Amino acid sequence: MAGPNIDDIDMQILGELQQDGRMTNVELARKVGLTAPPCLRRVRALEEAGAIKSYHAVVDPAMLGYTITVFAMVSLKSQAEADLKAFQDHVASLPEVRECHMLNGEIDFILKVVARDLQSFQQFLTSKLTPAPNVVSVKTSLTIRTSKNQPGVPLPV
Amino acid sequence: MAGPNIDDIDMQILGELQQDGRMTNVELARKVGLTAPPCLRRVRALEEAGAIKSYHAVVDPAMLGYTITVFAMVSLKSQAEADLKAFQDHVASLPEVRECHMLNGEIDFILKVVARDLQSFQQFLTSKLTPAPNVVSVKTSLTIRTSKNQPGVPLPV
DNA sequence: TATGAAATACTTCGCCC
DNA sequence: GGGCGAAGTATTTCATA
Repeated sequence: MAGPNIDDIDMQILGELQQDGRMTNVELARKVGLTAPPCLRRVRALEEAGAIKSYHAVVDPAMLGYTITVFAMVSLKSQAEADLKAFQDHVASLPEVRECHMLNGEIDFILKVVARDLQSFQQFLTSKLTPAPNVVSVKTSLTIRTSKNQPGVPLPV
Repeated sequence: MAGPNIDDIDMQILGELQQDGRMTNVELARKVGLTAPPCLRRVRALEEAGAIKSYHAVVDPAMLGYTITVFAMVSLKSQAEADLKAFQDHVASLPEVRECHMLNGEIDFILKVVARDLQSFQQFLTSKLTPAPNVVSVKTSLTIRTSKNQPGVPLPV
């Protein structure tokens, strides 16, 4: 599934931008051994193709007033595709849910939920998540501390 | 814990950069109602203070040849602070581990692990993670698909 | 600490190889 | 596809209030 038209230079570009999303195009070009124009063309093509999905600053959640990060393990009554899809669509509309991963095994989904405080989290849990259609059980674990949080994939570096 | 010197404009800056990490400084300045120079000074100050930790492009893992994302639930023998710290330091050195969160309850840590394929994941599991000091149990769940994956915190939008 | 202008650097286009 | 040069912007510093 590594796109057919992705070559070594594209891979380097993806790796560099994953590591530093604000790198200037000229610096990126220098690192991958191109001049600026073709480098920029490749970046645009990678964005078009969906290889680069977005760019984000990683912000300390506490600085924005969010103190609670919770992992929620959700099991559904039915694992029919339409029901799985319905659940995914539901949580996609909930801003507190930052990630939703469908898993194998007993747990159907793991969600990463971010909330301002315990009270707002509990309100989210009881009014938004647990009463969702098809939900059988929701087990939550509070994050005490996060010691590593790197987006993306391991780099060959 | 929202830093003492963070005002409303800083909050807006954090929100905008979280949403679009490649926004130009002039556009950011326009959105928050400043001119470019003071806006840039604020961004630099936020970076210095650690409110903005880093910038990243979100890359499709499959495009870089990584097809496996696994959540690993790890329990330790001892929860003494020194032992917790030792485990954290160990996984911090493993590039396959992208996230490490310490949880409350029976599970001590949840890790997000990214690997190229099942074989390299199993090698990682048996040679790097399970034999780590103090580890009692490691339960892993393969990600079938990820339907939502947004970094950061919910935005007031 | 914000502003406005000026110097520097980056982005991006057209064209050629 | 990549490279060169030029035009249009953006970034960044400095003087000023």
